[in-house]
Amino acid sequence: MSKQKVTIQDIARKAGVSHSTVSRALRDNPLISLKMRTKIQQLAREMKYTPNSVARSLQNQRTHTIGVVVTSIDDPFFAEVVNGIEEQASKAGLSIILSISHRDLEKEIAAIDNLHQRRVDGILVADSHINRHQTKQLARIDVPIIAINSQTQEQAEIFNSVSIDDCLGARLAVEHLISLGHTRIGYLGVGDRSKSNQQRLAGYQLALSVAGLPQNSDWIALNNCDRTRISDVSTGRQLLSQLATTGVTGIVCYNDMVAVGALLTCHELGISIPQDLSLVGFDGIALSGYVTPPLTTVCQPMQEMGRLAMQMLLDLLAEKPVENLVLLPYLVERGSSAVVKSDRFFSF
Amino acid sequence: MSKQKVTIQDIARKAGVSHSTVSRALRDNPLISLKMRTKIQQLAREMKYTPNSVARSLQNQRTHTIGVVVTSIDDPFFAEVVNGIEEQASKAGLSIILSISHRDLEKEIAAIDNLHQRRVDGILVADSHINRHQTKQLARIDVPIIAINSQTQEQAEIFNSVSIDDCLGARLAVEHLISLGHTRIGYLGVGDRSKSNQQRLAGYQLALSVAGLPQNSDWIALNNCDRTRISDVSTGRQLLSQLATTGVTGIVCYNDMVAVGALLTCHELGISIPQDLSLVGFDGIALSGYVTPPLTTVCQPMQEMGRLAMQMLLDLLAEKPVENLVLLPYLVERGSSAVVKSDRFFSF
DNA sequence: ATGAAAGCGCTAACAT
DNA sequence: ATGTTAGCGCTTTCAT
Repeated sequence: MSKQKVTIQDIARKAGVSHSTVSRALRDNPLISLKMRTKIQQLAREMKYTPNSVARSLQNQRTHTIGVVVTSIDDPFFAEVVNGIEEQASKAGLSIILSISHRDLEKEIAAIDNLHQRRVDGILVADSHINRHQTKQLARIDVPIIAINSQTQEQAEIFNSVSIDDCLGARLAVEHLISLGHTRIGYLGVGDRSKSNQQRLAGYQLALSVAGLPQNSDWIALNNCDRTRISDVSTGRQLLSQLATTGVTGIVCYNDMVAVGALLTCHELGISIPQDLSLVGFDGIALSGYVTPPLTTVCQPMQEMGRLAMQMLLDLLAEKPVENLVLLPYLVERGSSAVVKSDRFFSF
Repeated sequence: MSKQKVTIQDIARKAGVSHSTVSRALRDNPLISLKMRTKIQQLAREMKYTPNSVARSLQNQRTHTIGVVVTSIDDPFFAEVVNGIEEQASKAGLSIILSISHRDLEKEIAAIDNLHQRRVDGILVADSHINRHQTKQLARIDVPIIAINSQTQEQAEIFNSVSIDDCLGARLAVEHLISLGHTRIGYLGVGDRSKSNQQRLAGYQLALSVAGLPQNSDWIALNNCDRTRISDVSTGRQLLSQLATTGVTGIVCYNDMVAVGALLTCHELGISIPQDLSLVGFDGIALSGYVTPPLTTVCQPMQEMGRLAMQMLLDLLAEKPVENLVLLPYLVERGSSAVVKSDRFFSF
């Protein structure tokens, strides 16, 4: 009922002073006598004054707000990243505007534009699909933008970035399987994750080359179409059957979701993991530890990536120099991978 | 470099008109001649003008922003809810400020206060722990607040709400087990989820009473302390062992995370699910379908709850009348529950 | 130590 | 059809 409308003007009137005195008093400006300050602060409380940060932002040219754009929030990976971002942001007194792009370049750009209009102090974009073509369009944005795991090869040079070494990650996965004696190793990827999939695929191939192991295009399965990462599980399900008949004894999966899908199909097909087939995931989401058997996987420090990206943004805002970051993934060995057994496929 | 500073004033000067003409032209006000309008819009594009929505908000007294407070974002349940909220919000052209309370009442209140200062148009709070004591404090907030699954018994009457019928959900779970022949049924809950846990516990007890089945305080295990929902899995792990020795043949779990924890411990203890023990979860998060065996669980329409809450907020903003919603959960039968076997525990 | 006045970028009522 | 003028609520010179 009581339309909250109390402004510093109202307080000023009541206190018999000018609104600028109130403004100062409320922010404890020592120019105002202590007596006056406490009186006004008291009054403000009584009148249930709530500062209007919109007005404050307009004046100060700072919103204390940052924009975060992710492709989807009901994906544990991004949830963790956002978690890390929020942790650092709230410490610094910044609020977060969350936008979801659904892996759609247009929506991503629209979201960034919206954030720009809202005059956020900075922007964090995960899995960005922005490339050179849009660079110009975005060049006019004068707030810092940081890309987390950018999915474009031609990284827009206007961005700073935090990313994972995907190639290394895939190598770790392959080398792990090799160390277990596997020689016929497959890769199960997703087509729409431009850069990270390519890099992981490259890492997979590199590791095989280095080890002098055979490669076979039949051992690589990729889906091409859809955009929803949640469907990664079904992607894994579908693609596994293709690989299952090729005689591979170990499979590196694009990520944990895909690996889980593969795992589920194996259960259905009666393929025992890890006895018949070793599976390695990527990301290290919580889920990877809950399936049976728990997934051996290449972990990304998800929260840490969020924290670091946010910290980089804070540094940028403080006009400190920053350096782009490439983080290192690490392998966690669990139950889905094991020493290759005397090979049923070698017998023919 | 080019400090983005273009304002309607700048455009006005260049176009040789007044800034109000520009303001009108940019919003396609028919009062301005078509010729002038297109000329100005053209100019605006050339000058790379971006409207300042902070200024606009101050003038219009509307930020087109809503606040969303959740206890944690790396919890699939809230991720889904937020997903639903975002879907509706973005359709309506509203942006979302996301705050995380970490299940801490003080942080929750601080978050709401912050949102209030930012003059969001409305607030959505999930798992709110606010009670009568804070009601007064919040009464001065003149924007609509909607609680999703409020965790307080004395629902602050200043809120509207969307919630699930927890009691019914638990009854569905118990009745399912009863229909499978179970007579010794336990409950595995969490102490810090005030209302929902109590209601589910009540539903559990009610169902048993109605069926005339025995109840036993040893068949109920609750943790008391911690706040992090992520630890629900470890809660489930710990508590299961307590129940495992009591001779229950079926267990209703507070939620899927707890159920997964229980499941994992069963694996370790050599208790076969569902042969030795039936397990029923609650929530219906994606994970529940990925474990082995997949969980029978009571589903909440998570996204839908987000969508409906957001829609309710939109209605409120449009000054339409709204009614609080109590949604109905539904059972999904999967592999973790089965007909009770001729009971190993009856033999003594 | 306090007040007056200008202005942040925009919209809108009131001229003309 | 366009310009003038007043704010929205606040911060900040510049006076006093």
